[in-house]
Amino acid sequence: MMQAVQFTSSPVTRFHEAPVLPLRPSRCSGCSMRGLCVPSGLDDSAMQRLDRIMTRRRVARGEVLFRMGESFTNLYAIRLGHFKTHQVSSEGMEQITGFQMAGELLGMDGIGADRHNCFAVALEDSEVCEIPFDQLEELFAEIPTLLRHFHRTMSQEITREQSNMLLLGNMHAEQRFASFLLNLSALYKARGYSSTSFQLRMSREDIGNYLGLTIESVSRLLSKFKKLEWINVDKREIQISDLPQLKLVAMQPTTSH
Amino acid sequence: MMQAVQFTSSPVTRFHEAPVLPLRPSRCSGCSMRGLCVPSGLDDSAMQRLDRIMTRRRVARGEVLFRMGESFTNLYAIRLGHFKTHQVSSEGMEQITGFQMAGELLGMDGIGADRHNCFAVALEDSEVCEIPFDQLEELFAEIPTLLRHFHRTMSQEITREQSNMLLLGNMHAEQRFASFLLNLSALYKARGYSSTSFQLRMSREDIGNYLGLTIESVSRLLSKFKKLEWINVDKREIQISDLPQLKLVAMQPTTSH
DNA sequence: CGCCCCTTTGAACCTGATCAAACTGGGTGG
DNA sequence: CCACCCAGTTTGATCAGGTTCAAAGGGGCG
Repeated sequence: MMQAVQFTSSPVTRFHEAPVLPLRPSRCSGCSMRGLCVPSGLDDSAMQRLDRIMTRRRVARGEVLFRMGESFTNLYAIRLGHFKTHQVSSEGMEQITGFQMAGELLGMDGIGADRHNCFAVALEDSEVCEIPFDQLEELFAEIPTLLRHFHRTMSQEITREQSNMLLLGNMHAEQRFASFLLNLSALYKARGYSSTSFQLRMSREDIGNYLGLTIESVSRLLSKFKKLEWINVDKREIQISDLPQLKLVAMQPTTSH
Repeated sequence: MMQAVQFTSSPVTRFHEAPVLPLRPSRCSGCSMRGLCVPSGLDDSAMQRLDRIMTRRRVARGEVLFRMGESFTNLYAIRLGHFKTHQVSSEGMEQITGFQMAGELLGMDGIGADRHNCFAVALEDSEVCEIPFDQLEELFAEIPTLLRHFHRTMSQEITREQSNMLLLGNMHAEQRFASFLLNLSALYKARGYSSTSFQLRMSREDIGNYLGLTIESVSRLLSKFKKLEWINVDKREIQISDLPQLKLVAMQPTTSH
């Protein structure tokens, strides 16, 4: 019931317990998320060169990793923990553009204008590898597979956002929420965690904002899905009890626009 | 009143008038959109190498440039004309993820999975430069500025889509539509066309789908904006008469979720 | 214990969807 | 040349999903 939950609370990684050690260098070779941020077939020498340019860094819950408007210098690979990214429009409208977990790359939106285009905030105590982008570019010339992998990653980011547009533009509240849960489920599964039992790292408000719904709607959906016994929720703890049913709901074609 | 409209109907480019000539090679040097798909400071030799791998290709109105699911081999730079890209979910929900015009790059979504992830359809008779991606990758190694530019382009694509998420997740119909018009306005301005008078290349249905609205809502908004004398519309011809007012409407903070 | 934040639940309201019908302009065939 | 058709669009009337406003219910922490 709790297997996927311990993510941040294993003794080694709790911030107030961890001894303050020099964290540099990062050592991809020892990272469980290697293979996600870095191509899988990377040889030792390449891995070492990569290690050399990265700095490991802790980010406390609620801390801002980078801000919209800030000049862009680094990419960040999440080693541990969860983040959210959000945009703020000139008039203060806010939109969460994504939730990211270990193995994902943050900051790619900043390349286009040498300036970050969103905020990245840690949803829990986390660890990232800070990668100076100019140094990464030099490595690209030396390690073609690394470049390839980077292109794939950026492209996947585009694809992911396009899917979100579909979700926001076409789906009803129920479908959006079911999709959201299924999405999380798949991500945890891909990382070796339970696909049916995990913790929501984000508040109801974050979920609502992300899905284009109010916090009240999210709450009602949680209650409804629970009453129908598709899921079980307690605070941020969630179990999916009827995955096939959720899939049905998510796919349910709208009478549509 | 018609300055921006002639886009496709100059004698040289009308399909049924143009003599069937060998179109290869593309010759970036003679392309007015050079500087958008390609970095501005590119020397002649680099430009030639680029020319050598590209094929110019015509795409008739309504023709599909690539399909979702199709294997990915080429990127496409739009030389002339307009396109739309759309996703179709497994259950047939459709979402237009973008409209693209001359100087923009199509197909970047395909890199991540070696498979196109959306459809690209010409909104009018158009011309593209077909760029085999594997050959482009080889050029990246030789022309670092080209690689840089490519990264910027992908990043901007990410940024654009994040903005669309904000639009779909946070804005009301009026704001969405005003933003849409302002967006087009800026794009035409950046290309040297009138920012206040242009042609909508897409149907009302396309606009509605893109903005997450029904066709009826789009039509009502057009009528409303016209009555308020913010714009003037006739069929697909549109003039913006009160740009500042549109900006106000687009920025109007919602009481918000 | 009591405060505060987050969440849940209820009731009324409103924006935009849905359903329906009329209108437009362009193309076709008689 | 006109009647007709058809797709795209506009406009009107009704409906409903999700928001808004309001209040109550936890749960964690000082």
